[in-house]
Amino acid sequence: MECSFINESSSNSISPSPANRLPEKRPFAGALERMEVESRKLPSSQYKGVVPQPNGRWGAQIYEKHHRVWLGTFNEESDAAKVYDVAARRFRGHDAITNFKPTNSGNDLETHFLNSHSKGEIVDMLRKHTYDDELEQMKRNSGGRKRMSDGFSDSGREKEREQLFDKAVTPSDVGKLNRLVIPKQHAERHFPLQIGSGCKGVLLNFEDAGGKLWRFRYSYWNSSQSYVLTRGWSRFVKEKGLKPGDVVSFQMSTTPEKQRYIDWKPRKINSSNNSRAYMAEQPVQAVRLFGVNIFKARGRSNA
DNA sequence: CGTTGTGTTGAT
DNA sequence: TCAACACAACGG
Repeated sequence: MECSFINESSSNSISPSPANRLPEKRPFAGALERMEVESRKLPSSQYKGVVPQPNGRWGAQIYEKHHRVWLGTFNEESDAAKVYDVAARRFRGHDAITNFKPTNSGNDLETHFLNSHSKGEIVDMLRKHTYDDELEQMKRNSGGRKRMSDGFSDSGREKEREQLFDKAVTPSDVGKLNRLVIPKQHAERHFPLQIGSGCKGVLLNFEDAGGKLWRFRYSYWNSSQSYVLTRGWSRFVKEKGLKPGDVVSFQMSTTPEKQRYIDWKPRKINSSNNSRAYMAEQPVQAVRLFGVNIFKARGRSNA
């Protein structure tokens, strides 16, 4: 069958989405058309940085440089607006234009909290709706200790390994389904698969940090339109004791053999593994005082 | 499957 | 920079 790897093909064109608008307006019968369009139109928000969602909920977003940073979805329009405000202060300073409070003095605890975390960490909290909790917790420990980058983005040695991508595993990824969804973007870039014609997938070998070899079935599920690792995955989950939020990391050797590697890291405390531009930057200085890295200890059965 | 949040365009 | 719009990709 044709279910073999595409040999590191070069042209992985991103989705060709023309995104065309309505056809064209005929001279007359335009009234009905306009009514239809009007009826399916989403209500715009009165708040800055807040956009409606098709299901009646509200999204929050902020722009930096030329890129949108998504801040999550919320049931209440005002909640989304508050979240935007937090992001605005972190991204643009305490004088940023916001939806609600004009801004505080600038020396309060929340400002300190904001400046003690990277943009990526703040965005993560906002998206997960944990910002208020984290802020309160920080206030309780008035010491303001923080778990910083905790060496997550792999300060590291890629002697002959090239980092391909990370994924924070979902509950489903570590559940009973025996499958790991590979985000399509990464799957098609790094693990191209010959699709169509009833492809049952291929076997992929990975070497873990301990040198142990793992073999997973890799295929495309038409039902969910997802690339997945299936057979063999559950054993990896079990042996490593993977929990939701833990991050699996994929590498590949730069040598011609193209050996693949798989590794994992514990769930990140604050920030995500996302590595966008706004993620890269570190919190503003000032809290050099708390240079304490805290690693969460969690019972883990490992071999 | 229902929902997210990304791709994209066009305004300001 | 910003929101409107459409919908592919995602999680469960």
